[in-house]
Amino acid sequence: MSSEQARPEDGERPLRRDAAENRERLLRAAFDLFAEQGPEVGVNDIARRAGVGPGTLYRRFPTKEALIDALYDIVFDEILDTVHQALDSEEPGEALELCLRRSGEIMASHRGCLARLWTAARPDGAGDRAPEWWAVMDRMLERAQSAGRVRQDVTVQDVRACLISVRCIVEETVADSPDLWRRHLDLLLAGLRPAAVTQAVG
Amino acid sequence: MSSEQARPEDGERPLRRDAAENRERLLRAAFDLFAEQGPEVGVNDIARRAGVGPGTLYRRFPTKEALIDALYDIVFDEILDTVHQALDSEEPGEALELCLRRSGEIMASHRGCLARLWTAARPDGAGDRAPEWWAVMDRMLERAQSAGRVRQDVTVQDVRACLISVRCIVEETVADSPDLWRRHLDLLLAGLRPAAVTQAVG
Amino acid sequence: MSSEQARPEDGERPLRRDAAENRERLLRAAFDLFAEQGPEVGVNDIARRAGVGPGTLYRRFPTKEALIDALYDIVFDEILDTVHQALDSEEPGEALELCLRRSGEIMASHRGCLARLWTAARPDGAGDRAPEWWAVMDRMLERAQSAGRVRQDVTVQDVRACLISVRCIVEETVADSPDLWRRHLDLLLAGLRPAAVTQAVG
Amino acid sequence: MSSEQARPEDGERPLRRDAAENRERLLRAAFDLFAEQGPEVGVNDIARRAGVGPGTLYRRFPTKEALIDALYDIVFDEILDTVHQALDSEEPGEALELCLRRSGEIMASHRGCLARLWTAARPDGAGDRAPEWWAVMDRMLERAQSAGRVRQDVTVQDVRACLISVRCIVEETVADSPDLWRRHLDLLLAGLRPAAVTQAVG
DNA sequence: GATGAATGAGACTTCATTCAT
DNA sequence: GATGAATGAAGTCTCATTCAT
Repeated sequence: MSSEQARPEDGERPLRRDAAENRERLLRAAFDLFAEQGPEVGVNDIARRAGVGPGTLYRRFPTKEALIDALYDIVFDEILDTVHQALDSEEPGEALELCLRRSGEIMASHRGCLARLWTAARPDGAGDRAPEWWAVMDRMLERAQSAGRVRQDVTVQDVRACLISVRCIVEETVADSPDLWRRHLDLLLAGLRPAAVTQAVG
Repeated sequence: MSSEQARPEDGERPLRRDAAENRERLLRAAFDLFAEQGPEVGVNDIARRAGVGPGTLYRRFPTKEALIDALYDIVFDEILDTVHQALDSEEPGEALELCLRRSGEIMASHRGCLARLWTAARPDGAGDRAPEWWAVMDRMLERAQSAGRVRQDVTVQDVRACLISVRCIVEETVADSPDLWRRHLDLLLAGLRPAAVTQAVG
Repeated sequence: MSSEQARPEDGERPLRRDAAENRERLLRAAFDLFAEQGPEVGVNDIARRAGVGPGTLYRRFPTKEALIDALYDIVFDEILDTVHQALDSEEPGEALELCLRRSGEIMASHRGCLARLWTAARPDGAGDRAPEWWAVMDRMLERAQSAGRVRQDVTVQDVRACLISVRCIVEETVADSPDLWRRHLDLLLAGLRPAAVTQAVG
Repeated sequence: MSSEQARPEDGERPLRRDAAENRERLLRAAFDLFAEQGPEVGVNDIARRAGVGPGTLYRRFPTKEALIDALYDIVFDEILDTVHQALDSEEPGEALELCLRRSGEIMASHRGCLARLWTAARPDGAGDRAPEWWAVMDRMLERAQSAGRVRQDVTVQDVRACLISVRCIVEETVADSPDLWRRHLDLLLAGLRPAAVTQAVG
């Protein structure tokens, strides 16, 4: 989350320190409340939890929509960072699995704010860095297939579907069965592997 | 949907013909609008689309909640019927796969009304027939495992997670990529099979 | 209440027996529900309690208003009968007090349906027999004054105010303190008497 | 009414000036409309009359109920102030009568908003200051009895009943016969006095 | 720049009354 | 004549957003 204010959008002057703090507090409050109460939280609640007035929220985010987008961007950035790290890891065969597992972990830590990740409304992923995500995943999938760890017919679309799947299982079950999504991801990974490869689930 | 008025709840007299028609129209309108505009549609819009006044909607469904529940019950009933048929089919090894595929088809035909199927809020499935669903799925899974078509470590919880997964992929993608959910289900089914079994995907 | 259908309004043919029964049942249901739940009861509830459909209610009473009016007329008729009896009683000095007490008793047995008795909206009493009531009360007051049981400066308006008072105390308190209105009426009666007359309260 | 914003509840910061003005306007509008149209007035009408949106009303009063309560509290506070003043007056024998008369005046100036004063639903009087009212009235009654101005058998319950009575007569008659309630209160006061005391009515 | 009061469209729901069956 | 389904205006209340302080 702290990476946010470090990357001021081009052409905009960086925020004054107190303004940046308010932005930070609002985002944190939004994360917390969405996780606690689901997606129906009102902007006033978020502002109150952040300790600011609703007017301040609207100075930082022109719209409730925009605030939520910022949330998703944060999650997506985290995931993207992880993906890059996985790509740089030394074992190309493992990178894809590792990356999916870590993406799951990140999503699990942001329950309630995931509904827009890889959504129909944003078919390409999320936010501005989506093309980047597709490129890296493409590369990673190719390597995994070269290493014989993933079936040849699997496409990046399939991988994306797997992440939608994980996102959804997380949202629905992480509160009551914190591990169910991991089990489900294992299943998905098993489905991605060539039949000959030994499968270890759970 | 037509099975609805054919199964009058015990102890309740069947609806008058005009009333039954209105009920039907309301449900259809709700299905359509939820699919078109998501779960935020207002009751007045639904009533207008059905060609009745809001009061009529409330005579039939005491609450917006109740209307939505009726929607889910319809979908769930359809699925349950399908599951029973699959169980009665002659090839026990195929029944589970068949049943998942058909459940997917049903869900795909009701986009926008699925959000509560197999949800955390209804951990046992949906509606009153949920225990029935668990029982049948249990039986079906057992048979598939006996026939060597599904790994021994798979549980009904895993099967349920697969359906949550399909539900979610349908909701997110069926409008733009009508076949993606089938492809994803193939992946899931592959993941359920023992490694030795030949996998045919797509 | 049974006196109601015995007095068909001029020019209207008497009701068929089942229609009359329905009318009776509706009035009784209305009495009961108003007493139980206050003046907010809906017409559908009344119809249901009476065992008829709302359409039937509206065939009998053109308006909710009209139904309530009928209720008041019944109570007022009862009171008027009592007043006549009191006037015919042998002790003219006692008649007024007796009549007020009995009116109170009748009101107490119809809690919840009294709000329109002697109301601003019906300044002359209630219903069509109001002039009759004023006439009788006038006569009774005169006698009581002649007998020296009531102060000379008391007017029928004062007597009416006393009844409004009793009505109100009944409505507010009869459920919790069934005797409070009697006590209050005693007070009022004491106030009506010439100072010299011995007062026995409670 | 002007005493309202002068007594900010403990722990709550005082309202901003504009907010306080709106609150005042809302209360005044509510008083007026209730007096004009009875207790069925809608909140939107009140808001419109006050010149604000319905949302503003709900920011100040979380519920229609709460708004009405505020109205009653204002009237009750006025009455209570008066009662205290009467108690402090130099002639203990007169205090009770004075207090009842002044309470009547206050009620007469708030027609339409009295239905809940000394109601069954609030058996102890009204609002939070009810115990205070009972205590003061107790004291006042005792003094009046010691001074021989009120009969020994009169209780505070009787006094409360007298006020219910006055409230009711005010509500029913003040619009058409602005003085009738005074006359009725005289009657009640006469009823409270020992028989020996000279009674001057009207 | 921050605050929080105000806004007002629109949400869900009720209920006296009408009318097709 | 009876029924109860349908009506739809109106009610209470919410909440994303704007604006005076």
